[in-house]
Amino acid sequence: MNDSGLRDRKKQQTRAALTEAALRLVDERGLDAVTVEDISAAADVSPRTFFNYFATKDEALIGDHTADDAAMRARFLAADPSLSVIEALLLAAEPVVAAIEQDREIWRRRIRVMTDNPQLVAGMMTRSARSEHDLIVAIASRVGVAPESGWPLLAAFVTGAAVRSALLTWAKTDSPRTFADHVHEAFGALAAGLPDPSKPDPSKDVR
Amino acid sequence: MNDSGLRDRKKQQTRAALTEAALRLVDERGLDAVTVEDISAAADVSPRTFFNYFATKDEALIGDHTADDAAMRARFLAADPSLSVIEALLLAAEPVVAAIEQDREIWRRRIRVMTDNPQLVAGMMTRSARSEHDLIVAIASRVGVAPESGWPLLAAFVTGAAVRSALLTWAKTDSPRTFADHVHEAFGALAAGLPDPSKPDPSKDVR
DNA sequence: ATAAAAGTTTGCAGCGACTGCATGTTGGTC
DNA sequence: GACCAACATGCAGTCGCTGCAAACTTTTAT
Repeated sequence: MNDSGLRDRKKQQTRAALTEAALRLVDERGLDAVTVEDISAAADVSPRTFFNYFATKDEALIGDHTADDAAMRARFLAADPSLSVIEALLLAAEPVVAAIEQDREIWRRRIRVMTDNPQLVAGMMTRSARSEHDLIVAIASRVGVAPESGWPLLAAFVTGAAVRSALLTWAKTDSPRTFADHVHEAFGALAAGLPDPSKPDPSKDVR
Repeated sequence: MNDSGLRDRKKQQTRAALTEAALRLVDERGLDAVTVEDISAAADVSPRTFFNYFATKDEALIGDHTADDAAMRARFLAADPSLSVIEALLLAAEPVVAAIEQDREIWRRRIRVMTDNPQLVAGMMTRSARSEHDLIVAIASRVGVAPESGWPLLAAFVTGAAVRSALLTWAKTDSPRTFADHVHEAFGALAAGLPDPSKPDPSKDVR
């Protein structure tokens, strides 16, 4: 897929230029005040070309994470059977978390843009709807219940919510705490049954 | 607001006719194969009028639940301080759950439409983004932590995920179990730390 | 080196969602 | 019955997005 010929390098550059222009312009002016034409002009391609790279305007801002989803599901399925489902999901998510951690500044901007324009959050979830279904099937088979029984759906939704919550909190803070740290804290709180934080409990980590 | 004069009754009728037509047509043909013009024609109003009632095509399918959100937040704030946050959230959600339970057939169709067209699920969450923020502030003040600390966000996301999960599971099953039952089960699993369901544990209810 | 093949960019025409504005209708009020 | 406010409608226009075909560029085969 990445044969790094001239042709392929140009495509990567164009894609990156479009994403960068889209994020910058929307961050500056707001989603509605930026047209696809604006973004294309800033990246020096025709508006029609924009849609050769992204199916929607939103996609240029959000990115495509289906590959991450598939890899995560594979790791989940390969996880040690002695782990609980939550532990296995946390383990499976770790490389994705690490990858995001590397791009902190991009993600900070992306998340600023997303919180300013909530429909983007929604768009991101829509795009991962198919992968989510596959994950639910995987969870169901791991614990040996029917996919429609409700439990796999609950587990997928809830852990997804925990990751999103950690992502938002991490992206907005100025503290040097890592994203992985936030994710572990969230999963720890989940595994502990989401106790009220009134009395701080040092043993909050799932591992 | 509901003065039930002739004028107001007509408005309610038009709104109901548009919603019904939208759900039915989209259920039959799929979201992309139904235009606003189709829906308007089926409800016997002009396309322009459609947009006097709904800001987007999606909204006609999803409905407006901001009033529910506000009422739920009010009940949460009024809940007995001895309850944990999850218990208080469950309590606050109960009337909404009961209301949905009354409209089972509409909700089954709505959810069928939503699962066939995932962008609608996303749209529903987008529309409640503002209320969600208010809820986070309420949660933060109840447990006495800063709204940005992460915990209130986690609690709001996770309980939202539990409700959505229960809603989907209930809408798709043919068993006579009530929606409230599904919600209680989901909250019970949450409070128990989402244990693997391998070994059934009879004490799963939060109450 | 050159021509054919394959992949990419672009313009164009067109649909459908959605909005602002101006105008016509209808229900409520005195 | 006359007046006002609310509501419905038509119209013109913007923008997101798509299919199609022509022009162009890189790769491949000769």
